[in-house]
Amino acid sequence: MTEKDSFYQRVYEKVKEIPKGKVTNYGTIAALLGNPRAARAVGYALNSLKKTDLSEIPWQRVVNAQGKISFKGDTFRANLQKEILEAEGILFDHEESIDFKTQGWP
DNA sequence: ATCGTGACGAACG
DNA sequence: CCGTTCGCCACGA
Repeated sequence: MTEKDSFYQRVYEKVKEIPKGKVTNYGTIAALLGNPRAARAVGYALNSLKKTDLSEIPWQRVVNAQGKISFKGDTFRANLQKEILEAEGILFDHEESIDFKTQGWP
């Protein structure tokens, strides 16, 4: 394929497959791509996403293994993500974490 | 090719 | 229980 088969591309496609009302974590995405240890690379891919087509990818449905938002310095985006997830029907518990048992994907 | 970095994860003390 | 450390992978310079 002459197209960019970058790991990023696969991550983006995978994230797009996440249905509305569900969420997943970086480790799961990496595992679906065949690299269960590449969770960091997945996060890196989404980070790079902010400088590409951020609006066409449901990056907000991807959180860490704790079911929470782990941003590093962009609290603005973290807050935005929570708002979007709530708007999509995601429920947060009293700790603002998501229950993967009921809302996790796949 | 080597070094440093990063929206992670799991283990350890 | 919490904070810290190590390991993992991919990308940019």
